[in-house]
Amino acid sequence: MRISSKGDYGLRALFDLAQRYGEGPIQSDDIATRQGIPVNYLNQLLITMRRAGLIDSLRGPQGGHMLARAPETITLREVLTVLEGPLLPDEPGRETSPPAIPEDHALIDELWAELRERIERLLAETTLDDLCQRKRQRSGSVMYYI
Amino acid sequence: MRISSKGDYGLRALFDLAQRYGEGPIQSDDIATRQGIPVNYLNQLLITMRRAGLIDSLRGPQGGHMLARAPETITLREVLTVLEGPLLPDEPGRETSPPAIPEDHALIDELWAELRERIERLLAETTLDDLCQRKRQRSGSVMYYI
DNA sequence: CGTAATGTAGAGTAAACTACTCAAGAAATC
DNA sequence: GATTTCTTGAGTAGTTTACTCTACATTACG
Repeated sequence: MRISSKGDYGLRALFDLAQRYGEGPIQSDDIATRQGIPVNYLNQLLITMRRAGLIDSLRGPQGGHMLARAPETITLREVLTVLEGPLLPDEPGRETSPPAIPEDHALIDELWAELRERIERLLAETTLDDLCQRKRQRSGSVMYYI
Repeated sequence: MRISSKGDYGLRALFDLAQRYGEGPIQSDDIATRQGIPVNYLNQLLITMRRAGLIDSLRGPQGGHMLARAPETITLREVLTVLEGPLLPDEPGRETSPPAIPEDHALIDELWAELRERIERLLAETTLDDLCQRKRQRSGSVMYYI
């Protein structure tokens, strides 16, 4: 139960794109340099995110990547689900030995389902735009002291 | 970001022990059979949980395992932390290429930390005793219809 | 039209982790 | 001292992680 580099790097890349939303395509090289991500690996993640409909990509000179939707419509939940998969595989399928007390089995299964829903609801509360606002607020309060 | 068999099996085993809290040592064979867990694997997990102070174990005939503390003092947070490790390694240490925009890096780092705390708080809300009560309520409401 | 700049697709890989099994040993009870 | 139970550590096949690399497709520009 941990966030892997996919979720970490992927979110950092989307955050980079969110800050430049509306400025046209951003190249993966630039994202990689700014955010400190291995560019080859990032390219893979970008493809995954494009296929999932999070970003649009354009080839050729002046090509690059951009958010497919406005930053306030992209939640952490969607990002992490795309990159990390669900908290538990939908139907676990751990059927090695038969469960002798099916009611206990069902109760724990339901607990996992409930937990997944609660965590996903929590993740859905934060959007890419929230992250941008946080950064703005932060740099803003620093400004006062310069 | 998923619950592995360690967390799943481990919780099922502890739930089994919680339902028999105060009845003395319970053998791993019995737990394994009741909950449908491969016994060799379960033995490993039980050792991990004993070393973490979740259970006490006794060898010899009539030996077995028992919760080290009352079920209402053992939370999902503790169980999953012991068995699955933290949501993110404490200091990620992904320092492959240097982060060109350190403020972005810090912001995402803090987001992960905040998220971890929020999820752990959520997990801390449920104890083993809560699971036992749920089961009791459930079988109770079934009783009315028999 | 050609060439350079970009993303795309898929293969490859070392290391770690998962989900187990197994055998030898230690401790407690009878 | 035999048996029951947990303990320790090794082993292993398969999957995932965290990448790299090569070849290819597409587009823009001159």
